[in-house]
Amino acid sequence: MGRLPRDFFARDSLEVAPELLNKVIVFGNCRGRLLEVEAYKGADDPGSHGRRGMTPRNEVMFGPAGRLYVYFTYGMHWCANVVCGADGECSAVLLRAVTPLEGLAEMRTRRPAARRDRDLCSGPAKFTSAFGIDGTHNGSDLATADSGVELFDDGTPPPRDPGRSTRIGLSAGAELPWRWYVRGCDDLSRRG
DNA sequence: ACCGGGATGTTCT
DNA sequence: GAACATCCCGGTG
Repeated sequence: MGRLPRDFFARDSLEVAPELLNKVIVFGNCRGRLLEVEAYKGADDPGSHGRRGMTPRNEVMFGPAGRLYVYFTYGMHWCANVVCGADGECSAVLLRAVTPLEGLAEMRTRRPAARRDRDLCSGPAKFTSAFGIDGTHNGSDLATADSGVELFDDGTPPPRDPGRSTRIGLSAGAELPWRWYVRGCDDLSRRG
């Protein structure tokens, strides 16, 4: 129970990812439960931003665990990762979908295109947009909540038998089964 | 339901 | 200059 400590994140991203399912993310008035995640690594992961080593964009991925790596993509979208592993190692988990719990009215004003509540956070860039998370949060620390973004364990355990699949939207590294999700939810980024 | 294309601009080759 | 860890809209069946 309570805010997730740094030690929770300071492990292999393949280990952390499925345990993030059902954890609660909070920012401002918005609160939601993590439903879908993907693990990324470094040089050994052809689908990772870190595959060719450190650059100005991805340097947070190489830093201490528990920080947020937020990047801009397709000219208009932000995506958020939780940094994992040891300091100096490239490792992170992409937060791909959330079930909205609180702050839905605020989410709707930020995401007028969402027709139904389950469309508010059913994708990595939908979720950041709904919560108001963007590049100003890159590098912020979840363990101290220095930017206001926090991850909580509210006592709901991760699924005993989570759904698992290949990662979404990649050209290289698409064959690795590093995506996990809560089965049976209708607000995943895709049908589970 | 499923598919195709356009939006939009940063990052790295 | 190409690629991009995406989303939305409008077509068709």
